[in-house]
Amino acid sequence: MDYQIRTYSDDDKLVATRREQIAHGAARVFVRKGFQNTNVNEIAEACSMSKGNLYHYIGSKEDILFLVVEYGLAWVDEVCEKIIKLYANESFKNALETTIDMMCRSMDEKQDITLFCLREVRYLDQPYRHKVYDMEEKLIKVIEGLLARGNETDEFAIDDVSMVANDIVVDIQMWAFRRRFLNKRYTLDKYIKSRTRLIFKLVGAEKR
Amino acid sequence: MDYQIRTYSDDDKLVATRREQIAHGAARVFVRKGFQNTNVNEIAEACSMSKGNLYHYIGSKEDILFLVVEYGLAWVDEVCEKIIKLYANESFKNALETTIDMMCRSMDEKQDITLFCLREVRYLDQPYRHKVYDMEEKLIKVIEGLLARGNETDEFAIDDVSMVANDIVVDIQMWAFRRRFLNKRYTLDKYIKSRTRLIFKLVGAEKR
Amino acid sequence: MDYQIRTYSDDDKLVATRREQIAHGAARVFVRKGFQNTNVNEIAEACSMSKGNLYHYIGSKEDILFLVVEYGLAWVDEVCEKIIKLYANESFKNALETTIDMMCRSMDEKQDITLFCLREVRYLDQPYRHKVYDMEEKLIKVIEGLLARGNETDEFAIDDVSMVANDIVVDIQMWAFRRRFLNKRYTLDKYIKSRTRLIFKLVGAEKR
Amino acid sequence: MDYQIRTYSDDDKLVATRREQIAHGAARVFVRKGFQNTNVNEIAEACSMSKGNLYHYIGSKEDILFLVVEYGLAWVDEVCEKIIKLYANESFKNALETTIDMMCRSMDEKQDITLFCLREVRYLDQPYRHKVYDMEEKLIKVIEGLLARGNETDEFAIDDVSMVANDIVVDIQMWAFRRRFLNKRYTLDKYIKSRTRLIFKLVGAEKR
DNA sequence: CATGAATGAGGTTTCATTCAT
DNA sequence: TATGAATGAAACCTCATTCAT
Repeated sequence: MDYQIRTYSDDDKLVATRREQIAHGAARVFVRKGFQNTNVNEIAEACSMSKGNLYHYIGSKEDILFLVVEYGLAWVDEVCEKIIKLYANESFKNALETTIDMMCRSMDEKQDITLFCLREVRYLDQPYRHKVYDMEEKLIKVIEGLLARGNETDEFAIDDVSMVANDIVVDIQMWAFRRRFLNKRYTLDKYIKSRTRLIFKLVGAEKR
Repeated sequence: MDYQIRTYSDDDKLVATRREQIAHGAARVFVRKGFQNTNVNEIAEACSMSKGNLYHYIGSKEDILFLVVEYGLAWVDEVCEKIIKLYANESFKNALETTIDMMCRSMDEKQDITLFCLREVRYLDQPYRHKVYDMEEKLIKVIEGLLARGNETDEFAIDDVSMVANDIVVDIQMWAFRRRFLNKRYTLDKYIKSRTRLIFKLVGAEKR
Repeated sequence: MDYQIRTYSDDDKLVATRREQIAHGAARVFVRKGFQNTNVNEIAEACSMSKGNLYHYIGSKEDILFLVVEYGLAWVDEVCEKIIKLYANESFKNALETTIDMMCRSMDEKQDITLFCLREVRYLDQPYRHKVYDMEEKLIKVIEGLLARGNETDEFAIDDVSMVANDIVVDIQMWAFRRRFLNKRYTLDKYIKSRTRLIFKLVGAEKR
Repeated sequence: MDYQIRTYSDDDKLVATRREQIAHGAARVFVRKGFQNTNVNEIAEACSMSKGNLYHYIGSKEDILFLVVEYGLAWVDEVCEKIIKLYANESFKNALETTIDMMCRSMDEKQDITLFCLREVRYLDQPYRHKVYDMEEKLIKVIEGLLARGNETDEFAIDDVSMVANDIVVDIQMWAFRRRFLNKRYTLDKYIKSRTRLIFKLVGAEKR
């Protein structure tokens, strides 16, 4: 389940701190130059660490990519938790609206690293790669859950729940991977409003 | 306009042939292993060419990436031409339906190389990169043209033409970049049917 | 005469204790993995000491090798003392017989570390290297002494005393460096008996 | 049986030439500095080759050690062949005398590399290591053959044939590993004469 | 035109040693 | 005194590119 990364330190707290430092520093360079175009010297510098010390907390350059991906996609997990809490307490319509809003804003904030992860995951080793895929899957599942329950209470009227869930996820990712196009036409707020209206059409719950 | 690639040959015909050979061969390996993980030996082998000869027709490994991307996305250009011809002769509704069908099928056929291009373009040099962006832009433009004219004849009733054009392009790309998800639920034919219905809703031209 | 090893401690007793600890711990790993294949982390662990503390009592990794060699060959010195005492009190024949027995048994006990020392001494620094050579020389000298006196009393009848002394030493070392061969054919006891008979022939003092 | 070493060349002849060049060049440095103390730059220089080209013909530094050992001990094989031919044509006494002479002279010529091989073999990888052990074993076997046949014809009178074979091999190796001692007392010729006399005693064939 | 041997800069990783705590 | 985190030089190895044949 957990992908053990080699370390020479026994101090778990320190290892955690340093790995976070590495993930954050490395993410900055990776986003700019890509994983393969960044050499370990540059990573070390971006982490304000010496090359040697870097290797006290990781086993290989590949491990750094994994750390970056793990930290870089952690927000998806957090957002999933929030969504689940959300639709325990509110109408599904409201929950869906808040979900879209929340995810678009998170994606906006994390667009660089998220794009990076989606691009580079293809070249990660098997176990690492699947951890990322699992995370994507989870997001779909959570949204499916929301839609399915809304369907049951007749708030929504959806034929193909999982396809609509997929569409929603794609709409959110789109804000990142089509940003060259979208930024010319939309502010984040306007994009959210527009997509919300569209998605409400898809779930058969015309807004207003 | 054109990004000159170094060659030691004067025979333009030969240069063209060899470059096509290179683009096709390299594409096969790149798709499998990624650009950076493939070394020039492997490229040469995949092109059934010697390493030395390879360098008669290109100036650097980077050039090969550019060739691959150029050939790999050529189908988009071809499809654009076809679309333009299409809506000269038919109702815009029919043109749109055929367009969606045609693009999805082309995308299905070329999904590997297209995904590769979209992923790796980020790491191409400026001039190369923009050539790819132009191609994407062109596709949007052509669809915008179709939608705008349909709007004028009241076949369509679209608020934000360029956003819908973007949505259509994303729907088509989605068949490639979400295939792990979609292949579990749809055949290509069913996907086309489903998306066509959705897009016709978006353009305000309910099908049937 | 003495090869000063750097220390940060003033407590001579402590320094001596720690260095013995180091020599014993390091010897165990060196014998198994070789000097160069063992890193300072592993040495420290084998010594039940921290890396930092290790460097309180030695100046470099090389120094550890010297300590190991020094302690590892100390038995030769001890055996030399015993031999000298021996032939003060007994007939030279008896002394020789006991000498052979004693040395073979010591060598058997210390074969790993002794082999290691003989192998690696080649790569010690000049002064260290010669300290080891002196020790080998000393052993020969002591045996030469025994043989020469036996010659004088006509217990032995040897042409070339120092060559026979050399042969004896080689016979004893042979138990270690040819053990893959010898262990298949001989127990230690049988080896001693066989070699004793041979050596007595060499010294012209047929046994029995 | 054969330990395949990676190469990027298909030209078997060239590979063989270059590997010989490598073995010879590397042997010179290894003998002086030891395997581990020699870096690949120094090896490349000693081989009059660039580092990169070196790696066209070998897969790792370890492979170079193997090549050196293989070439460095080849003389043993050659000598074995000669011995076998020898005792097909001559009296076993003469054959033994020539054998001792020949082996001592070869050992004298190859003492550096042979010592190196015997020292470093301990740290070779399993399969490489055993190839060297096999070679040692072979030498013993060949001498055993000679002694055993001599025993049958009553030219020799040996109790323990394989032990005497071992003694002979050790006597020959001794010229190399005890040379610091022996060179002070013997020329090669005198050493051969002296050892021959001793060995003839051991085989019960008193000379002259 | 075609080949592949040769180059060497630069990549990742290790490790002896120092030093603040 | 004892610790182990930090350093950076140097190790091995790869690979894009050139060039003699």
